[in-house]
Amino acid sequence: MERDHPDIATPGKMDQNDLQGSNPDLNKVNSEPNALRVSTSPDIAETPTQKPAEKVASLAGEQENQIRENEENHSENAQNQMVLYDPAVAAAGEVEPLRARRNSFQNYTSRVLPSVGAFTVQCASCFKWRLIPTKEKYEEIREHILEQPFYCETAREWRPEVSCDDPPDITQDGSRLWAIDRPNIAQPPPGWERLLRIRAEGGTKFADVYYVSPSGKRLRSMVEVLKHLEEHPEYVAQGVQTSQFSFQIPRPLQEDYVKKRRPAPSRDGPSDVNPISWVAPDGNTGLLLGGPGPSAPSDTASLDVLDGNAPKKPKLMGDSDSFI
DNA sequence: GCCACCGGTGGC
DNA sequence: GCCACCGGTGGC
Repeated sequence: MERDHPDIATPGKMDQNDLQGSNPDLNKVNSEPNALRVSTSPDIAETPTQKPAEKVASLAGEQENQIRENEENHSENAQNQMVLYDPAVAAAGEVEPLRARRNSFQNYTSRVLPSVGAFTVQCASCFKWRLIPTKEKYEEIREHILEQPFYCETAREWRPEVSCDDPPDITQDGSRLWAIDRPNIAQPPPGWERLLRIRAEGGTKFADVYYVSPSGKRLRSMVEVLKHLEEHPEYVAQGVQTSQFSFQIPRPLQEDYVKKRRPAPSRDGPSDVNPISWVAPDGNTGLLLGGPGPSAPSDTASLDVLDGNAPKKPKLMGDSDSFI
């Protein structure tokens, strides 16, 4: 079972560190039209992060600009975005040894992958993030996000009094891994479940989408869906169509969450990368761990990404379901 | 033996 | 560069 069914989200604690200060993506967040965001946070951390007022301010400024732009563009460019985040599961505290760099043999100890912990959508008007109580509701909103932008008022369905005057339910503060989800993905057929599995950091791919049929069959590509439908005409008879499936995965806001593919070897030049450079073991150079500090330039607010330790091992709850 | 997860690549 | 697809396999 894996179901990831979020109940309400409870944001975990936050960690802190933004990756580097600048997170170019932050801006994108507000500026990408209709992007949906997802975030997960693997780690644990505990220190609350408080962000410097500066950052906050800048963020606000950006939002204002965005709003302005948005108004200018009218709704043409609705900007609602959705996010999923994983409250960290934090439970335990320990972090584990991470996966070592790829070449080392080391046993990888348990790796728990991050999973989506909750879902949020950005109000098209005030740009505050509102948590969506269930995955199903999130999928419903996402399906029509372009034509039906999300507003704080929309959340009154489950939060009767909420409005743009209320503080955001969650902010991008570096404590979680955020990713941009795709808009307008069809809801899965009744009885089917669409699963998003976030991969460990440093791999070649950010996530995988799987569909689980009513009978429990896990399908990982459109080719498999087609084949499965051919083998089970009853689904087709029930109205299941291929247009109800989408294997599009969200994009992590943290660049670098996914390892880039190595450039082709150019043979001519000395391309060099230093042959000997050292890399800190796991990259953990000091970056992470965070501390409190913010150091970063303020401009971009930090959005963040996951925390620093994350790279290593994300801890999560059991895999499956943990949405919290 | 199964399967969740990962790597890798062909095709765009 | 991105992404759909799928082979391989570690870990159970």
